Amino acid sequence: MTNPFHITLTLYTSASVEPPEPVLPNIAQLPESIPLLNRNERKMRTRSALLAAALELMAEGRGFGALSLREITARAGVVPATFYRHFANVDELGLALVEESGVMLRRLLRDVRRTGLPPTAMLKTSVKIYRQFIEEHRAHFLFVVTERSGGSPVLRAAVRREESHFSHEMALDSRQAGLMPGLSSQALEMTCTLVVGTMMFAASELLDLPKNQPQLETEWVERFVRQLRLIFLGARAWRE
Amino acid sequence: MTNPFHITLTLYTSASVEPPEPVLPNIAQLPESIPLLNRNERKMRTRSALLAAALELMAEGRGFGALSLREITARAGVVPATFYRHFANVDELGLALVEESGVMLRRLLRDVRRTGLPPTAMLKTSVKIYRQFIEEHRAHFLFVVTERSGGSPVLRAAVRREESHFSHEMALDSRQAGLMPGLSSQALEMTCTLVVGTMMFAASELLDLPKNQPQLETEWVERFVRQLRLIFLGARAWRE
DNA sequence: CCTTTGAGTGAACATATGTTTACTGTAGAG
DNA sequence: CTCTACAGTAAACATATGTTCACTCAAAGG
Repeated sequence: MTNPFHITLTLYTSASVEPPEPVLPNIAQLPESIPLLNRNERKMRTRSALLAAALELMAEGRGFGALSLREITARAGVVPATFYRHFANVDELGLALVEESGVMLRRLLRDVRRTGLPPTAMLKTSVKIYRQFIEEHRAHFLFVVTERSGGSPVLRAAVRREESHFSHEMALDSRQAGLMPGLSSQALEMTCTLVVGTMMFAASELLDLPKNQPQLETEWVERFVRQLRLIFLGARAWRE
Repeated sequence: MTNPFHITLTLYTSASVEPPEPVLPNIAQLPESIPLLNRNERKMRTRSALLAAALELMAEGRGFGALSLREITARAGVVPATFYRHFANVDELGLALVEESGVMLRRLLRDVRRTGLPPTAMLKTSVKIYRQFIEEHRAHFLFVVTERSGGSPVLRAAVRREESHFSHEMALDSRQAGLMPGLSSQALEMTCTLVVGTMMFAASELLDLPKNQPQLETEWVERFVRQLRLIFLGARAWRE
């Protein structure tokens, strides 16, 4: 009766009758044995639910600033008051989303970087990676694209910060890979800013494409590749 | 902005005491004497007040979707119910704003077109015209830039329509002016789309610059001119 | 074993919202 | 001069919102 395992398990699954023998077994009496989710993990779990809820609501066609705290909590399956255990207000949740989006973008760069680039064919490959990445992180991209020029100045600034960080890293990568060797650092930065802007532009177009029309998606790829090629042609011809 | 209906109100309340003698007394019987604003003009006037109110509120840092009907009417100095005499709902007001923005953009094109272009120096000139134009229509540009990738799909689509109309016209102008003669129509369209995207990008940056820092604004002009130059260099080097 | 901690609850609040209703007063038409 | 149309009003409504409070109850820690 005083077996803590039994209680915990019935709460989660309501099924298993047998006390689940220790995963870290014979260490005998270490008391934090089977919470499956400990306290912090649980907290992070509902925190994630709140973030995900906000993204879901945005995907239904409204800006972040048009979301209400109550909707978000309702969608996350918690009571409104719970919100304040995680964020002081809705804008702070927005900043957390920017943070998440930032690490996502860094992963994108890493993915492109480690293809080990054959300088010319790399373009189309990168675009395809980008396309797949957008599809895999659709909600976050939608968030970034709408809030980068969205209503809230503080959110906008935060997104722009991530964006400029991204383009700066891209400039470093390009320099290191020996792409566009003729450009001064300044010109390289300018070019990468232009590239990143074009990427955002392209992302917003891709996100608006009707689903399940692979025709349109390949057209999108073509157009985007051409635009980037044009930019790189320009960069090659660049004279200070 | 004073509430014109204050007058009406005092008429109401003082009526019980003294018969409100004609405000426009002795002009006797010429019938359309002093309306100053006839009926339709008055209606269009409050309609404009509603549109302007929405823009004002957006300029204070929120997306269009975060505006409430009551705020808008309050700012316009009318009662909420009045809104419905002009628009069925807030989104329709948004579409009216897109319309206004569209004619503004067409004027921009016309202004650039009629400078009579010396092909190379034209770039910097156009950018300066653009900068001035943004400053003169700050609120509308802010609206366009935030809603072109904003929350509401219908508004977004409307803005994109104006934008693609704009870039299409730009392509025609370029063709006619003999700029970028080496490009196929398709490549020209692609290039103009890229240029317009860069213009939007640049507009959103200019709008976020702190006021009264001419230094930053000239830096903005430099950067933008360079990006456009890069694009045109690319267009010149373009091979199908 | 007992105590403390803190994530999540439920209820209450004051206020803001969209929309409808019957109204008023005047510009404009006859 | 009278009558009609209609832009704008005032008030009411049902509902949604942000924020607070005292509470529960299980995990963590002694």
